[in-house]
Formats: sequence, structure tokens, C-alpha cells
Amino acid sequence: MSKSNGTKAKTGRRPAKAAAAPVRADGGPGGSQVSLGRLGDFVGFRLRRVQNHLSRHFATATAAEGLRSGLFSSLALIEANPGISQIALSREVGQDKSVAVAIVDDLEKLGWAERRRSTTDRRRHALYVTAAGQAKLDALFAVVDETESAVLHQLSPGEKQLLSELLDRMYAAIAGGES
Amino acid sequence: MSKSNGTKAKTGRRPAKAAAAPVRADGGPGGSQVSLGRLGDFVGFRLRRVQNHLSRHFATATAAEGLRSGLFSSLALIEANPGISQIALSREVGQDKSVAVAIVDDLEKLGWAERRRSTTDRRRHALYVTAAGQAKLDALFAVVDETESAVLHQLSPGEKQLLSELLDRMYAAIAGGES
DNA sequence: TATTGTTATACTCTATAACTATA
DNA sequence: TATAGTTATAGAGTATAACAATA
Repeated sequence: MSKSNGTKAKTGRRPAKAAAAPVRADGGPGGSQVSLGRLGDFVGFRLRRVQNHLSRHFATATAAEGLRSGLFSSLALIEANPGISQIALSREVGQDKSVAVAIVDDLEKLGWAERRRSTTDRRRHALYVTAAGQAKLDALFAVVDETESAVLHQLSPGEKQLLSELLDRMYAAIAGGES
Repeated sequence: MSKSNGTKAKTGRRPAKAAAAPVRADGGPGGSQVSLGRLGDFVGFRLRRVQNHLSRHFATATAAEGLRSGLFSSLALIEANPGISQIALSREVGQDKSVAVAIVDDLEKLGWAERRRSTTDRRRHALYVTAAGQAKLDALFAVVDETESAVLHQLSPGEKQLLSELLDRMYAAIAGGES
């Protein structure tokens, strides 16, 4: 899909009103023809579009549960790292530690995870997923899987693999270098 | 998100001392010993990681401007679609029309865009970017370009192209109707 | 003194609903 | 009746600051 967004005078000013551009941004849900302009030249825009859909779809599919944002990924990280501390959790998710407190509060209320005071460092709470949390996690991962499949099913296995690889390379550049 | 110019001086007392930069273990996910577990099996997770970084980096780089979220992409879409209506704009960005109102309010206050009452449909406001907005847009696109380059410079041009193509195919599956 | 967890708080973001003026 | 825009508002999400317990 070559990014042919029509004329894209990158560095210069574009003639705003001269050309009767294909605006037409009317109502029709079937054929909105809004141009992306320079925005279409960037990967970040495409990334956000797709990711937006995935997260919204997941939120909709799990709306009945009333899950707060970040709860699922936190639970998954606790599962993968039994005994992890709240501060390590917050670092991994990229949020403040106070957010982790609220999330773990919820997880405990739901009976999906539990805090245990660390024996080696009594400041810490070691986090663990409960049996109920494991079961819920299975269900939630199923939702994620389904959500992704709907978007990825048009990509061949090789392309999916390649996509992951490219994203990992990008992330490595972030993780390795400066921020 | 740090709002930079907030300066919310509440109850005084600022320690006035910065942390001693904990060697590593946090800023760099590269060396993190935290396992991703099943989370690592999904593309959406990778997508979010990278996109999170890009949007945060952009927000940090433009913190001095005090731009509200969505303002940049809205301005870019107005540039690409002169005369676009607010409701079409909100659809394209994926937000409620009331959000578009607030954003365009800001854009007008900043002198970067303007509303003109549509001549054909007097309910509508046709949106246009001003000369000042064009200039600002150039600067902001430069920031985006720089932000992306830092992450993409390890991908070959062919790989970048391929990445865009794959993301577009995914988005087409979304826009195509299955939601 | 530094770190973990906690609480309180403020600010941003966003959707919903009601309203107007047009169509 | 339906649509574009507007306003008011409520709720979610998140960061900041201050603090207690522990290291």
C-alpha cells in the first residue's frame, strides 16, 4: 500500500484552499474520504490507529467485567513473575507506583491476586495470582487472542512473524538507547 | 503526564533534591529481568509498547507548547482537508464531537486554525489552517519525524515500507466492517 | 538517607446528555 | 426528524506530593 496521499509538499506550505481537494468528509459511513495528508507519512500514526482499535475492542468485549485500564496486563505480569513487587510492576507497565496500588487493590477485591508481605524486605509486598485469577486470566487471554485474530487473519504467518520482529527491533532501539 | 507549565504549587515544601539516578533496572526495559509471560505472545502488546514510547516522546518534546492531546493530529487533518467539518474531524480522530469543539477552540485561541461558517450548509463550520498554523505544523512534524527516526533508523527503507503496508492491511480489516 | 507502599489531590481526557440552529 | 455544533458535567486515568514503615 504505497502511501499515495496525493500531493504532499513536505517542507513547503500547501495551497490550502486553491484546490478543491477531495474533502467530501460528509456523513456517509460507507465512504468517508478524508485525506491523511502528511500524517500518512508516519508509522506512529498507523501504529496508533491499529492499537486504538485493539484496545477499544478489548475494552468493549470485557465491559461486563468492569475492568479498569491496566488491570489485565498487570495481572498477566504478576502471573509471569510470581512475587513481583508493586514498584517493579509499575515500572514494567510504565505507570506511577500509586497506580499500581489502585490496581492491586482492585485485584485483591476481585480475588484475583493477593499481597504477601515479603520475608526478606518487609517494605515490600510480594504479589501472587490466585486460582480464580488464573482462571480469569485464561478467559481474558482468550479475548485478546480473538481480538487480534480478527485483525491479523489477513496476514500470513510469515508476515505476522515479520511484524513482531520489526516491532521488537523498534522497541530494542527504545530500550537500548536514550529516551 | 507532566504538564510542564502546570506548576501546581499546592502545599509548599519541595525537597529540592533530585534522586541519585538508580543505575538501571528501570528506565531500560532492555535489561529488565521481568518476564512478559503470555503477554509476549501478542502483537497488540508490542504495538502498545512502541506506540506508548512514541507518544510520550512527542509529548515531552512539545511540553513547552502545552499542547493538548489530539491537537496536533487534528491540525494536520485540517491542513490535509481544508474546509473539513468538525464532525468529520471527530470521526477521523475517533473521538466525540464535543472533543473536536474543545480542540478547535484551542486552535483558534492559538491562532493556528479558524472556523468559517459554511455557505452551503449553515449548520457547519468549515475549518482552515492559518499561516501561523502552517508554520507550527511544520515544526511539529519535524518533531514527529525526529521522534520516529530515533526508533526507525535501524530499519531499512524496505522494511519501513513493509511495516506501513502491514499496518495498513490490519487497519483495512478494521475499517472494512468487522469491529 | 533511600526505598516501598500508601493516601490525598489535581489535572487531563473523554463520553454522555441536553440544548440551538439549521436542514 | 435528523444533523452540526455547543455546553455542562461526570467519570476514568494518571501524575505529584507528602507521609509511614523499613532498609
